[in-house]
Amino acid sequence: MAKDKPLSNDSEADDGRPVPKQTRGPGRRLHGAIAHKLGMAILSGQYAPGDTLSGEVAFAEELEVSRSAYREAVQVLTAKGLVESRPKAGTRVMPRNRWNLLDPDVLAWAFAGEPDLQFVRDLFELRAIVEPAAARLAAQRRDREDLRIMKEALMAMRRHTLATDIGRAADRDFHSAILNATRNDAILVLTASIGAAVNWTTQFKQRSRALPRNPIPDHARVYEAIAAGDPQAAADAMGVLVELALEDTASAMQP
Amino acid sequence: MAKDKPLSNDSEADDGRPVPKQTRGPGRRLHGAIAHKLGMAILSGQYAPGDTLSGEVAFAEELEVSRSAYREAVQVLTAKGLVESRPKAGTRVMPRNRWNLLDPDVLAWAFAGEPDLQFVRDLFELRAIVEPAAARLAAQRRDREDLRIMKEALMAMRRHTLATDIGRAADRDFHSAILNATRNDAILVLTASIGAAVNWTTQFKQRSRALPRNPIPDHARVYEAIAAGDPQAAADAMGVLVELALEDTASAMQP
DNA sequence: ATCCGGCTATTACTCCGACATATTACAGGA
DNA sequence: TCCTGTAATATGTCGGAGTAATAGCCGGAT
Repeated sequence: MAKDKPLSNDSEADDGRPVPKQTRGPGRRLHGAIAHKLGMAILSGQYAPGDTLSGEVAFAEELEVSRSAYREAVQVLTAKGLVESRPKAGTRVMPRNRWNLLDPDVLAWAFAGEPDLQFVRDLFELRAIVEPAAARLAAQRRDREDLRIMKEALMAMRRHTLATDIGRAADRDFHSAILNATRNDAILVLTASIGAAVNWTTQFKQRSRALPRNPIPDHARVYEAIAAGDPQAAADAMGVLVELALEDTASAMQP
Repeated sequence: MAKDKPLSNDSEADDGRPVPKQTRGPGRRLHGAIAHKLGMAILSGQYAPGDTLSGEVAFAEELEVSRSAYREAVQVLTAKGLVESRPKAGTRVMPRNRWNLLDPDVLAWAFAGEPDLQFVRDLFELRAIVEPAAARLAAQRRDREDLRIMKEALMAMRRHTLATDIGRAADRDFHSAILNATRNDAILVLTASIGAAVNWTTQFKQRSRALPRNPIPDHARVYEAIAAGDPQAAADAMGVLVELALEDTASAMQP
């Protein structure tokens, strides 16, 4: 395993003077950075399910961090179902079906490297199931405020394209607003997951296609149906939207 | 806040001799127990979103545990989106829409106390969306092994009733087998969530109804449709199953 | 030869106390 | 009133010491 830049805070220069600080991304704490690093390593397959990580002391030393920081990172991974630690046995990578793949962080780690084609397809299949149903509920339950937020997101998408961060954020806001309008907490949780999927795949599409299809009409149709309070039309429109998005993404991933 | 039994390991008797060990559930580590305790406190509304927990030192002292153990517990809660810690600001409970409500642990904490009626309804609404679609996919993609597992779970449900732990486990296995047969990792993740919902609500129903409806016919219909490879019939049958389960649960929760 | 039960070495788990860092909140000045 | 510098404070990180649990080995019984 290549030992790239150490994550440590208090590493010293050759002359012994303490180096002020190591760059590790703003606002992110050390144990968070370790969790990030380990999470990506696991999601990318660098550690396979069943593998045993080297012991706490060894690993912490290799990363040049304290055992406390390393342990806190492992607790995070444990909480997300990626690993399990037991005395004498060590810390082992859990089987894939125990992973919390819909956790926002895990999702981010999964898309940090080269995204797995099959997993992207799985996510779209889930979207194709959940989002039309959500649109149906939203058409029944939305209030004026929901519609306002959707309209605003839609206009923001028009102004900025999906090539910009702002545009992608608006896209996510639009879908998020729909899920929010379902008034269902269990569905709302999927916002982060679906939003991440939307975001990453959109970004990926953008990378490999010169002239992406204009997404506004599809979104507008969904909005109109929800605003009109027509559940069936909303579900249908959203179904079309996801289907088209899947086609675009699929064609972008195998050039 | 009532200070019940301390979680500490190394508390001493009055004469100073160390007490061998404190009961805190088998196989569960100290920080896990703290996370459990805090998680239930948050999910039960004892701490509201926006509330600030007392400082690490104070809280750790109150629980009679070391700061390390307390911190590791907080990292777990942070990983599940329940809280966020910042220097100087303290550890605050996050708004509800950031909570990972589908996380198995969070779900368990949510159902540890009195389950929130609205949340149960939300979960069933999600089931009503996901499970029929999953049954449809399963009917298309299941192989012989999937069917074998489903059949076995079905027979186990017949032998033991839903009043027994074994029976409930078989129920969960049945639904889990269907999700597994979709060959979709993103859907499979919902196994834990849906399984938990199924389990807790079933248990709850059992508590308050003398003569619950026989669930076998519904499940059998779903199995037959999947075995026959009929997607539409499978989706329909599953839709009926969830609908009936919802009715039973609803009537059980408001006597 | 196989299975069961106790032993031991290894590993994670917990505790402690000190120091570093970040950020809020306040005070002072423009 | 607003901005800027500063100090207080809670989290973050560190290193080390000691405890507890268990996986895997070994010996004995079947």
